[in-house]
Amino acid sequence: MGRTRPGDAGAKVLKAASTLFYRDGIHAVGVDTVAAEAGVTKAALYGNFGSKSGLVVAYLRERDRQWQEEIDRITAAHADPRERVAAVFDTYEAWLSRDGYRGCAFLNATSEFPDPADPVREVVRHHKTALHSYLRAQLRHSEPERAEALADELMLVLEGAAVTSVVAQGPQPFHTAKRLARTLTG
Amino acid sequence: MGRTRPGDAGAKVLKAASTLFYRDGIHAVGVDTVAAEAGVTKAALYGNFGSKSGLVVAYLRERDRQWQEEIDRITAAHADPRERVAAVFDTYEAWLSRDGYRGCAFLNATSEFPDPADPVREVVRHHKTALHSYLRAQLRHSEPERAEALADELMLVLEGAAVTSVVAQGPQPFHTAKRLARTLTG
DNA sequence: CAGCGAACAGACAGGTCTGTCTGGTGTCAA
DNA sequence: TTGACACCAGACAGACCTGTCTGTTCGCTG
Repeated sequence: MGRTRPGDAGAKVLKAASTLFYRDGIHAVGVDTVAAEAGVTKAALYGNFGSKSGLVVAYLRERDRQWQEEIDRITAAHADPRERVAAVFDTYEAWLSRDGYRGCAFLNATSEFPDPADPVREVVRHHKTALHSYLRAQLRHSEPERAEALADELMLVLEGAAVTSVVAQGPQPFHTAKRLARTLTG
Repeated sequence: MGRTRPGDAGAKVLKAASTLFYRDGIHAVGVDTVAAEAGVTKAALYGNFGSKSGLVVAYLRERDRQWQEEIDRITAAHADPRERVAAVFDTYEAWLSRDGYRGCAFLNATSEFPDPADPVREVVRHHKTALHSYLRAQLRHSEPERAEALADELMLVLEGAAVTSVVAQGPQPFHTAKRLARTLTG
Protein backbone atom coordinates (compact mmCIF):
# COMPACT_ATOMS: atom_id res chain seq x y z
CA MET A 1 0.00 0.00 0.00
CA GLY A 2 2.22 2.83 -1.19
CA ARG A 3 0.14 5.66 0.15
CA THR A 4 2.81 8.25 -0.54
CA ARG A 5 3.98 9.53 -3.88
CA PRO A 6 7.13 8.07 -5.43
CA GLY A 7 10.18 10.16 -4.65
CA ASP A 8 9.12 10.93 -1.11
CA ALA A 9 11.08 8.09 0.42
CA GLY A 10 14.43 9.87 0.09
CA ALA A 11 13.22 12.95 1.94
CA LYS A 12 11.59 10.90 4.69
CA VAL A 13 14.76 8.85 5.16
CA LEU A 14 16.88 11.98 5.32
CA LYS A 15 14.64 13.50 7.95
CA ALA A 16 14.67 10.35 10.09
CA ALA A 17 18.43 9.97 9.65
CA SER A 18 18.98 13.56 10.69
CA THR A 19 17.08 13.06 13.93
CA LEU A 20 18.58 9.68 14.82
CA PHE A 21 22.18 10.25 13.71
CA TYR A 22 22.36 13.52 15.55
CA ARG A 23 20.67 12.32 18.72
CA ASP A 24 22.28 8.88 19.15
CA GLY A 25 25.43 9.06 17.07
CA ILE A 26 26.00 7.71 13.60
CA HIS A 27 27.63 4.38 14.41
CA ALA A 28 25.02 3.71 17.07
CA VAL A 29 22.11 3.83 14.61
CA GLY A 30 21.51 1.01 12.14
CA VAL A 31 19.92 1.37 8.74
CA ASP A 32 17.00 -0.80 9.85
CA THR A 33 16.23 1.73 12.56
CA VAL A 34 16.43 4.65 10.14
CA ALA A 35 14.17 2.91 7.63
CA ALA A 36 11.64 1.98 10.32
CA GLU A 37 11.60 5.53 11.74
CA ALA A 38 11.11 6.91 8.23
CA GLY A 39 8.26 4.44 7.57
CA VAL A 40 10.14 3.13 4.56
CA THR A 41 11.74 -0.18 3.59
CA LYS A 42 15.44 -0.81 3.60
CA ALA A 43 15.31 -1.44 -0.13
CA ALA A 44 13.99 2.09 -0.69
CA LEU A 45 16.72 3.49 1.52
CA TYR A 46 19.45 1.69 -0.41
CA GLY A 47 17.81 2.61 -3.69
CA ASN A 48 18.03 6.29 -2.77
CA PHE A 49 21.42 6.48 -1.05
CA GLY A 50 23.37 3.41 -2.16
CA SER A 51 24.94 2.68 1.20
CA LYS A 52 24.97 3.82 4.79
CA SER A 53 28.03 5.96 4.02
CA GLY A 54 26.09 7.61 1.23
CA LEU A 55 23.27 8.36 3.65
CA VAL A 56 25.66 9.79 6.21
CA VAL A 57 27.18 12.13 3.64
CA ALA A 58 23.71 13.16 2.47
CA TYR A 59 22.70 13.80 6.07
CA LEU A 60 25.63 16.16 6.63
CA ARG A 61 25.17 17.88 3.29
CA GLU A 62 21.56 18.53 4.20
CA ARG A 63 22.61 20.00 7.55
CA ASP A 64 25.12 22.20 5.77
CA ARG A 65 22.44 23.35 3.36
CA GLN A 66 20.13 24.26 6.24
CA TRP A 67 22.94 26.16 7.92
CA GLN A 68 23.65 28.01 4.69
CA GLU A 69 19.99 29.06 4.58
CA GLU A 70 20.35 30.36 8.12
CA ILE A 71 23.38 32.39 7.05
CA ASP A 72 21.40 33.85 4.17
CA ARG A 73 18.63 34.79 6.56
CA ILE A 74 21.15 36.50 8.83
CA THR A 75 22.60 38.40 5.92
CA ALA A 76 19.15 39.55 4.85
CA ALA A 77 18.09 40.56 8.36
CA HIS A 78 21.17 42.59 9.28
CA ALA A 79 22.94 45.17 7.20
CA ASP A 80 25.72 45.87 9.70
CA PRO A 81 28.57 43.33 9.38
CA ARG A 82 29.18 43.43 13.11
CA GLU A 83 25.57 42.59 13.80
CA ARG A 84 25.84 39.70 11.39
CA VAL A 85 28.76 38.26 13.33
CA ALA A 86 26.81 38.58 16.54
CA ALA A 87 23.82 36.90 14.88
CA VAL A 88 25.99 33.93 13.94
CA PHE A 89 26.76 33.38 17.61
CA ASP A 90 23.10 33.75 18.54
CA THR A 91 22.04 31.32 15.85
CA TYR A 92 24.62 28.77 16.89
CA GLU A 93 23.37 29.04 20.45
CA ALA A 94 19.75 28.73 19.36
CA TRP A 95 20.50 25.63 17.28
CA LEU A 96 22.23 23.92 20.13
CA SER A 97 19.44 24.81 22.51
CA ARG A 98 16.83 23.53 20.10
CA ASP A 99 18.64 20.27 19.54
CA GLY A 100 19.22 19.38 23.17
CA TYR A 101 22.90 20.28 23.52
CA ARG A 102 24.35 17.42 21.56
CA GLY A 103 26.79 19.85 20.01
CA CYS A 104 27.83 20.51 16.46
CA ALA A 105 26.76 17.66 14.17
CA PHE A 106 29.88 18.15 12.07
CA LEU A 107 32.28 17.95 14.98
CA ASN A 108 30.47 14.89 16.30
CA ALA A 109 30.80 13.27 12.90
CA THR A 110 34.49 14.12 12.91
CA SER A 111 34.86 12.25 16.18
CA GLU A 112 33.18 9.21 14.68
CA PHE A 113 35.12 9.20 11.39
CA PRO A 114 38.83 9.26 12.17
CA ASP A 115 40.06 9.00 8.60
CA PRO A 116 40.68 12.53 7.26
CA ALA A 117 40.24 11.22 3.71
CA ASP A 118 36.71 9.98 4.40
CA PRO A 119 34.03 11.79 2.35
CA VAL A 120 32.34 12.64 5.63
CA ARG A 121 35.37 14.65 6.66
CA GLU A 122 35.34 16.51 3.37
CA VAL A 123 31.81 17.69 4.03
CA VAL A 124 32.90 18.84 7.48
CA ARG A 125 35.85 20.79 6.09
CA HIS A 126 33.59 22.37 3.48
CA HIS A 127 31.13 23.45 6.14
CA LYS A 128 33.73 24.93 8.46
CA THR A 129 35.57 26.66 5.65
CA ALA A 130 32.34 28.30 4.51
CA LEU A 131 31.65 29.58 8.02
CA HIS A 132 35.17 30.95 8.36
CA SER A 133 34.88 32.69 4.99
CA TYR A 134 31.62 34.30 5.98
CA LEU A 135 33.03 35.66 9.22
CA ARG A 136 36.13 36.95 7.45
CA ALA A 137 34.03 38.63 4.77
CA GLN A 138 32.02 40.46 7.40
CA LEU A 139 35.07 41.48 9.39
CA ARG A 140 36.77 42.90 6.32
CA HIS A 141 34.42 45.86 6.50
CA SER A 142 35.38 47.07 9.94
CA GLU A 143 38.91 45.70 10.29
CA PRO A 144 40.35 45.04 6.83
CA GLU A 145 43.85 44.01 7.81
CA ARG A 146 42.89 42.02 10.91
CA ALA A 147 39.98 40.18 9.26
CA GLU A 148 41.77 36.89 8.71
CA ALA A 149 43.25 36.68 12.22
CA LEU A 150 39.99 37.80 13.79
CA ALA A 151 38.01 35.18 11.90
CA ASP A 152 40.46 32.55 13.14
CA GLU A 153 39.91 33.73 16.70
CA LEU A 154 36.14 33.85 16.43
CA MET A 155 36.07 30.34 15.01
CA LEU A 156 38.02 29.08 18.02
CA VAL A 157 35.62 30.78 20.39
CA LEU A 158 32.58 29.52 18.51
CA GLU A 159 33.76 25.90 18.36
CA GLY A 160 34.91 26.07 21.94
CA ALA A 161 31.48 27.24 23.06
CA ALA A 162 29.81 24.46 21.06
CA VAL A 163 31.78 21.62 22.64
CA THR A 164 31.88 23.15 26.10
CA SER A 165 28.10 23.47 26.04
CA VAL A 166 27.80 19.73 25.62
CA VAL A 167 30.05 18.96 28.57
CA ALA A 168 28.34 21.62 30.69
CA GLN A 169 24.88 20.46 29.55
CA GLY A 170 23.70 23.97 28.96
CA PRO A 171 24.25 27.10 26.88
CA GLN A 172 26.10 29.04 29.59
CA PRO A 173 29.40 28.92 27.65
CA PHE A 174 27.74 31.03 24.97
CA HIS A 175 27.46 33.92 27.38
CA THR A 176 31.22 33.77 27.73
CA ALA A 177 31.66 33.29 24.00
CA LYS A 178 29.50 36.25 23.04
CA ARG A 179 31.17 38.50 25.59
CA LEU A 180 34.55 37.45 24.26
CA ALA A 181 33.44 37.96 20.67
CA ARG A 182 32.24 41.47 21.45
CA THR A 183 35.56 42.27 23.09
CA LEU A 184 37.50 40.99 20.09
CA THR A 185 35.46 42.71 17.41
CA GLY A 186 35.66 45.92 19.38
CA MET B 1 52.36 -20.95 28.73
CA GLY B 2 51.69 -17.93 30.95
CA ARG B 3 54.95 -16.17 30.27
CA THR B 4 53.93 -13.01 32.09
CA ARG B 5 53.28 -12.58 35.76
CA PRO B 6 49.69 -12.55 37.01
CA GLY B 7 48.30 -9.05 37.27
CA ASP B 8 49.94 -7.77 34.12
CA ALA B 9 46.95 -8.43 31.89
CA GLY B 10 45.00 -5.41 33.14
CA ALA B 11 47.81 -2.99 32.34
CA LYS B 12 48.40 -4.48 28.91
CA VAL B 13 44.70 -4.28 28.09
CA LEU B 14 44.55 -0.66 29.24
CA LYS B 15 47.51 0.27 27.07
CA ALA B 16 46.05 -1.43 23.99
CA ALA B 17 42.63 0.06 24.65
CA SER B 18 44.11 3.52 24.97
CA THR B 19 45.81 3.26 21.58
CA LEU B 20 42.88 1.71 19.74
CA PHE B 21 39.98 3.62 21.32
CA TYR B 22 41.71 6.91 20.75
CA ARG B 23 42.85 6.17 17.20
CA ASP B 24 39.75 4.48 15.77
CA GLY B 25 36.96 5.55 18.09
CA ILE B 26 35.42 3.58 20.93
CA HIS B 27 32.39 2.11 19.18
CA ALA B 28 34.53 1.15 16.21
CA VAL B 29 36.82 -1.10 18.25
CA GLY B 30 35.63 -4.48 19.52
CA VAL B 31 36.83 -6.18 22.68
CA ASP B 32 38.28 -9.02 20.57
CA THR B 33 40.53 -6.50 18.85
CA VAL B 34 41.63 -4.95 22.15
CA ALA B 35 42.38 -8.36 23.65
CA ALA B 36 44.33 -9.47 20.57
CA GLU B 37 46.35 -6.24 20.47
CA ALA B 38 47.11 -6.62 24.18
CA GLY B 39 48.17 -10.26 23.67
CA VAL B 40 45.57 -11.35 26.21
CA THR B 41 42.41 -13.45 26.11
CA LYS B 42 38.96 -11.99 26.24
CA ALA B 43 38.35 -13.85 29.49
CA ALA B 44 41.26 -11.98 31.10
CA LEU B 45 39.88 -8.69 29.80
CA TYR B 46 36.44 -9.35 31.24
CA GLY B 47 38.00 -10.63 34.46
CA ASN B 48 39.77 -7.30 34.91
CA PHE B 49 37.18 -4.82 33.72
CA GLY B 50 33.82 -6.57 33.88
CA SER B 51 32.44 -5.16 30.65
CA LYS B 52 33.38 -3.02 27.71
CA SER B 53 31.81 -0.03 29.46
CA GLY B 54 34.05 -0.70 32.44
CA LEU B 55 37.06 -0.75 30.17
CA VAL B 56 36.03 2.50 28.51
CA VAL B 57 35.70 4.23 31.87
CA ALA B 58 39.07 2.83 32.98
CA TYR B 59 40.62 4.06 29.74
CA LEU B 60 39.39 7.61 30.30
CA ARG B 61 40.35 7.59 33.98
CA GLU B 62 43.85 6.53 33.00
CA ARG B 63 44.03 9.36 30.47
CA ASP B 64 42.86 11.79 33.14
CA ARG B 65 45.50 10.47 35.53
CA GLN B 66 48.22 10.98 32.93
CA TRP B 67 46.99 14.49 32.26
CA GLN B 68 47.02 15.22 35.98
CA GLU B 69 50.67 14.11 36.09
CA GLU B 70 51.37 16.51 33.25
CA ILE B 71 49.75 19.30 35.24
CA ASP B 72 51.89 18.45 38.25
CA ARG B 73 54.99 18.59 36.05
CA ILE B 74 53.94 22.00 34.76
CA THR B 75 53.41 23.26 38.29
CA ALA B 76 56.82 22.01 39.35
CA ALA B 77 58.58 23.45 36.31
CA HIS B 78 57.10 26.94 36.42
CA ALA B 79 56.72 29.18 39.43
CA ASP B 80 54.97 32.01 37.61
CA PRO B 81 51.22 31.38 37.32
CA ARG B 82 51.12 33.06 33.93
CA GLU B 83 53.83 30.76 32.62
CA ARG B 84 51.86 27.81 33.92
CA VAL B 85 48.83 28.84 31.91
CA ALA B 86 50.98 29.19 28.81
CA ALA B 87 52.49 25.77 29.50
CA VAL B 88 49.01 24.23 29.58
CA PHE B 89 48.44 25.47 26.03
CA ASP B 90 51.84 24.16 24.92
CA THR B 91 51.20 20.79 26.51
CA TYR B 92 47.78 20.49 24.92
CA GLU B 93 49.32 21.26 21.56
CA ALA B 94 52.12 18.76 22.11
CA TRP B 95 49.67 16.00 23.09
CA LEU B 96 47.57 16.55 20.02
CA SER B 97 50.63 16.59 17.79
CA ARG B 98 51.93 13.40 19.35
CA ASP B 99 48.59 11.65 18.94
CA GLY B 100 48.06 12.51 15.30
CA TYR B 101 45.47 15.28 15.62
CA ARG B 102 42.61 13.08 16.64
CA GLY B 103 41.64 15.72 19.17
CA CYS B 104 40.75 15.52 22.85
CA ALA B 105 39.97 11.96 23.90
CA PHE B 106 37.36 13.24 26.33
CA LEU B 107 35.51 15.33 23.77
CA ASN B 108 35.59 12.44 21.31
CA ALA B 109 34.14 10.17 23.97
CA THR B 110 31.44 12.76 24.61
CA SER B 111 30.47 12.60 20.95
CA GLU B 112 30.20 8.83 21.14
CA PHE B 113 28.21 8.69 24.39
CA PRO B 114 25.17 10.95 24.06
CA ASP B 115 23.62 10.15 27.43
CA PRO B 116 24.79 12.78 29.96
CA ALA B 117 24.12 10.30 32.78
CA ASP B 118 26.55 7.74 31.36
CA PRO B 119 29.56 7.06 33.63
CA VAL B 120 31.76 7.98 30.69
CA ARG B 121 30.34 11.48 30.72
CA GLU B 122 31.00 11.80 34.43
CA VAL B 123 34.68 11.12 33.86
CA VAL B 124 34.68 13.77 31.14
CA ARG B 125 33.05 16.34 33.39
CA HIS B 126 35.53 15.54 36.16
CA HIS B 127 38.44 16.00 33.80
CA LYS B 128 37.23 19.30 32.38
CA THR B 129 36.28 20.66 35.78
CA ALA B 130 39.75 19.88 37.09
CA LEU B 131 41.35 21.73 34.19
CA HIS B 132 39.11 24.74 34.67
CA SER B 133 39.92 24.81 38.38
CA TYR B 134 43.62 24.71 37.69
CA LEU B 135 43.45 27.64 35.28
CA ARG B 136 41.29 29.63 37.68
CA ALA B 137 43.68 28.94 40.55
CA GLN B 138 46.60 30.25 38.52
CA LEU B 139 44.72 33.31 37.31
CA ARG B 140 43.70 34.24 40.83
CA HIS B 141 47.26 35.41 41.46
CA SER B 142 47.41 38.03 38.74
CA GLU B 143 43.73 38.91 38.30
CA PRO B 144 41.83 37.94 41.45
CA GLU B 145 38.42 39.28 40.51
CA ARG B 146 38.51 38.29 36.86
CA ALA B 147 39.88 34.78 37.47
CA GLU B 148 36.59 32.94 37.01
CA ALA B 149 35.60 34.73 33.82
CA LEU B 150 39.10 34.47 32.42
CA ALA B 151 39.23 30.75 33.09
CA ASP B 152 35.92 30.38 31.26
CA GLU B 153 37.35 32.24 28.29
CA LEU B 154 40.59 30.28 28.21
CA MET B 155 38.68 27.01 28.34
CA LEU B 156 36.69 28.06 25.28
CA VAL B 157 39.85 28.97 23.43
CA LEU B 158 41.59 25.75 24.45
CA GLU B 159 38.71 23.48 23.46
CA GLY B 160 38.18 25.45 20.30
CA ALA B 161 41.80 24.96 19.31
CA ALA B 162 41.58 21.25 20.07
CA VAL B 163 38.60 20.58 17.82
CA THR B 164 39.64 23.00 15.11
CA SER B 165 43.02 21.28 14.90
CA VAL B 166 41.29 18.05 14.00
CA VAL B 167 39.28 19.61 11.20
CA ALA B 168 42.32 21.53 9.96
CA GLN B 169 44.54 18.45 10.30
CA GLY B 170 47.31 20.43 11.91
CA PRO B 171 48.30 22.48 14.96
CA GLN B 172 47.95 25.87 13.26
CA PRO B 173 44.89 26.79 15.37
CA PHE B 174 47.13 26.66 18.43
CA HIS B 175 49.09 29.61 17.15
CA THR B 176 45.87 31.58 17.14
CA ALA B 177 44.87 30.14 20.50
CA LYS B 178 48.13 31.01 22.22
CA ARG B 179 48.15 34.51 20.77
CA LEU B 180 44.59 34.99 21.97
CA ALA B 181 45.43 33.59 25.39
CA ARG B 182 48.36 35.97 25.77
CA THR B 183 46.10 38.88 24.84
CA LEU B 184 43.49 37.87 27.38
CA THR B 185 45.84 37.23 30.30
CA GLY B 186 47.53 40.52 29.53
C1' DC C 1 -5.46 1.23 -20.70
C1' DA C 2 -0.90 -0.49 -20.75
C1' DG C 3 3.48 -0.39 -18.91
C1' DC C 4 7.13 1.30 -16.16
C1' DG C 5 9.25 2.97 -12.08
C1' DA C 6 9.26 3.33 -7.23
C1' DA C 7 8.08 1.74 -3.24
C1' DC C 8 6.24 -2.22 -0.32
C1' DA C 9 6.91 -6.71 2.61
C1' DG C 10 10.01 -9.59 4.33
C1' DA C 11 13.37 -13.26 4.07
C1' DC C 12 18.25 -14.09 3.69
C1' DA C 13 23.48 -14.14 3.71
C1' DG C 14 27.67 -13.24 5.96
C1' DG C 15 29.97 -10.84 9.22
C1' DT C 16 30.82 -8.63 13.84
C1' DC C 17 29.45 -7.41 18.32
C1' DT C 18 29.34 -8.37 23.60
C1' DG C 19 29.60 -11.64 26.95
C1' DT C 20 30.04 -16.59 28.85
C1' DC C 21 31.80 -21.09 29.47
C1' DT C 22 34.95 -25.24 29.62
C1' DG C 23 39.26 -27.05 30.36
C1' DG C 24 44.19 -26.76 30.48
C1' DT C 25 48.71 -24.40 32.24
C1' DG C 26 51.74 -21.82 34.81
C1' DT C 27 53.18 -19.36 39.31
C1' DC C 28 53.37 -18.37 43.97
C1' DA C 29 52.55 -19.04 48.87
C1' DA C 30 51.40 -21.73 52.76
C1' DT D 1 53.39 -30.69 48.07
C1' DT D 2 49.13 -28.78 47.59
C1' DG D 3 45.83 -25.48 46.59
C1' DA D 4 44.44 -20.86 45.12
C1' DC D 5 44.65 -17.85 41.46
C1' DA D 6 45.43 -15.60 37.12
C1' DC D 7 45.82 -16.49 32.71
C1' DC D 8 45.60 -19.15 28.05
C1' DA D 9 43.02 -21.37 24.13
C1' DG D 10 39.06 -21.41 21.81
C1' DA D 11 34.26 -22.62 21.23
C1' DC D 12 29.71 -20.81 21.80
C1' DA D 13 25.21 -18.11 22.23
C1' DG D 14 22.36 -14.49 20.85
C1' DA D 15 21.93 -10.11 19.14
C1' DC D 16 22.78 -6.75 15.71
C1' DC D 17 25.07 -4.99 11.59
C1' DT D 18 25.20 -3.91 6.32
C1' DG D 19 23.65 -5.18 2.11
C1' DT D 20 20.91 -8.18 -1.33
C1' DC D 21 17.18 -10.58 -3.22
C1' DT D 22 12.32 -12.12 -4.64
C1' DG D 23 7.91 -11.01 -5.49
C1' DT D 24 3.98 -7.69 -5.05
C1' DT D 25 1.39 -3.38 -5.28
C1' DC D 26 0.62 1.16 -6.24
C1' DG D 27 0.58 5.59 -9.04
C1' DC D 28 1.88 8.17 -12.81
C1' DT D 29 2.61 8.76 -17.81
C1' DG D 30 2.24 7.93 -22.56
